[in-house]
Amino acid sequence: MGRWQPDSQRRLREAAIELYREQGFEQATVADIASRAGVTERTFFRYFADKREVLFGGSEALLEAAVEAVRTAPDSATPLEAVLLGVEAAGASLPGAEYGRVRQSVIDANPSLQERELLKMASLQTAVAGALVERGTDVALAPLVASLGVSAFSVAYGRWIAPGETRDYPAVVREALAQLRAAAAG
Amino acid sequence: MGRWQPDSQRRLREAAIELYREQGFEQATVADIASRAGVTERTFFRYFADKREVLFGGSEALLEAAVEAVRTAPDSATPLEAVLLGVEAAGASLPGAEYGRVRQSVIDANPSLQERELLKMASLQTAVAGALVERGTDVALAPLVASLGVSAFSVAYGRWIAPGETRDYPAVVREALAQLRAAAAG
DNA sequence: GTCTATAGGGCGATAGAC
DNA sequence: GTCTATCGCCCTATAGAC
Repeated sequence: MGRWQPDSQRRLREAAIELYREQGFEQATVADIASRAGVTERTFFRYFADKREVLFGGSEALLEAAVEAVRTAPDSATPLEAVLLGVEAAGASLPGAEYGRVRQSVIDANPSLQERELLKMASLQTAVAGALVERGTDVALAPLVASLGVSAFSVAYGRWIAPGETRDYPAVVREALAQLRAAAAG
Repeated sequence: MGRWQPDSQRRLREAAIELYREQGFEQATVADIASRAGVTERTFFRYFADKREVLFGGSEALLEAAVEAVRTAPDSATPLEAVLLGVEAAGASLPGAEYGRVRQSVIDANPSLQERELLKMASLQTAVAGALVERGTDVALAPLVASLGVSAFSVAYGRWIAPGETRDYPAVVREALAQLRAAAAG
């Protein structure tokens, strides 16, 4: 631990989302963020690879949770059932819906943040597909099943943080996957 | 249009992909590209919003082709059938598989290019969903059907440019969508 | 066409904690 | 003494402003 105030990383995260919301993502400079958090720009870049990444902390844990759930799904589960377990588990490492709304409003206002979010989703998809292959799913089939799971996850997340939604996340994601299956059926 | 302007654009595109391949995306500077194309940096940014965009020329036309095909699908077509027509039509504005392989190897080597590609896919998905809504598809269902179409498109594109693939693009995309439907069914 | 702010990286110095 | 977080000041390239 450092010699100045600990939790530099947390303070940087909080300062960043505040400034992105107040001024917009492009207007807020890294110098602003670092200054509000009481560190230098150089420290910002020690913790975050770039200005966008500061909004995506915890995505690695979410991915790991999903992969672990797919990997440990019962042998009797079909690939799609295993993926559903994965995206349900991912939901458990989501921050609260209230924070999610603020964060999402920032992301929705900026294409470069949308790009980063899409990359995270693509990483999740690749990881889930890999976990499916580990448990014996055909290598050509796995990416397709994973894409269904990630589509369901994205749709469900959007609905879950929508104002007025009262159900818990697993209920919303199960509904989304069921609708996706119905859509695929015709 | 003056005749040297589109020519500059083409030369910039060619210079960029060559340099990205030879040196890697990050190592190749805009100055290098402009110099090889015989123009100034300023001219590069006149034609392309940023360094990434130079690899995604034609994506707007592809999106328009897909939207138009969905929009003009027979009334008798189900939403999924309309989307299949859309992604088949999108295939017609794809450059050749040989160029696609080179381009994709550059993109696959750089996460920031993957981000841009994912954003283009997300734009396609949004546009296709909008076209579905226009022809009467339920607004909650449309994004789900569109996501199936775009997943099929992505998978199909990857297979179509793979070495050894001899089928034409529409055949590959129909196969991908059929497999996606089978995966969704369980 | 020129000018400039900002992102983001390299590297050594420094100030604590142990 | 070692270890490590942070600083400070170097730099270049992007991208937008003028």
